[in-house]
Amino acid sequence: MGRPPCCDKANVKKGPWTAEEDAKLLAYTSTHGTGNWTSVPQRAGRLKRCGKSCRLRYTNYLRPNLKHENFTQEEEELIVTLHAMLGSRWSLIANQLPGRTDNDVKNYWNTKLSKKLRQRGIDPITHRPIADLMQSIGTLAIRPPPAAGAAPPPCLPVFHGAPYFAALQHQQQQVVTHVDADAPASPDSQHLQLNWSDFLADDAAGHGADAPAPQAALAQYQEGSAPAATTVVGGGRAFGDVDGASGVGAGTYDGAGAASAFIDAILDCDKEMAVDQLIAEMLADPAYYGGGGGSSSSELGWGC
DNA sequence: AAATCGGGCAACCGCGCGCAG
DNA sequence: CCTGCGCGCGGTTGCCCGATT
Repeated sequence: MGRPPCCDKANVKKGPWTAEEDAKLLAYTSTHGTGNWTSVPQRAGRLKRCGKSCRLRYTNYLRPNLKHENFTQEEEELIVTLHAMLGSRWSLIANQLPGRTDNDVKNYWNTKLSKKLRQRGIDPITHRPIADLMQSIGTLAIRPPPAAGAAPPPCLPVFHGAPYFAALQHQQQQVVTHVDADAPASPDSQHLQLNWSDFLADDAAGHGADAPAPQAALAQYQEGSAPAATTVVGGGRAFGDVDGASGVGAGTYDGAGAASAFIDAILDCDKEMAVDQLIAEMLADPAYYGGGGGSSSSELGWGC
């Protein structure tokens, strides 16, 4: 029943690839192309690697036309913008960056960009100003705010002058609107109101009682150690952790339902249309992204 | 000069989906 | 129709190397 196993898992090598292994894999793929990774290890000179490992090595390192130099300012800005719109859908983001792999983008985000955003007072998960976020948490939490004499939250950069959040909300809304408008009509489409605010409101109403106290959340932020799935109450997972199942704390976050419902709705539409094309259109359209003239990111508080 | 720490990155792990058998 | 693998993806881990003490 079913297919034979892809490889003898007890007899495969793990760890870093050697130059010899790279050469074998590269020689094979250059003459035979990719596809049927299961048979690649045997055909490519008896590589003692799992086909899955071969595919990973090829796509992330050996594939032609890969860029190995540092990310440019333009690429950084594009990643931030796309992450705000798509969340951690690294493969989709990487598709918009020629020569970059999803692993590249993911690593760069985790090691550089998320820290950069946090330093600038922007929550890397929601792309909202952290100060604004703290206010939302205080509103959503069932416990009362700190007493008058209590220590105030730390002073964080405020982006009152920069329409960062407003622009972001606009972008998110445009993604939703585009997807909704372009997708074929379905029986569900009439009650499918893809507005994040609605999900947030629903989330707050339905799950606010389960929310941690704002002080605790703030402490987690200050430590920078908050698990993604439990970091932010309500809108905290606006565009992160898509399916909830992959989150480390999926079981601890009751509000995941609203976020997942929102994301799932987008994912359903993704299947029915060319998302790459949509993203390209949006990025090229000044109405969404400032026309790529380089000023948009500054306006969003990124390049300042 | 040696030990420790922290950042960056390559690779692995585990999951969901689609499909072959 | 059912089982289980291939593939693609996102999350996580562990190693390497430079910076700091």
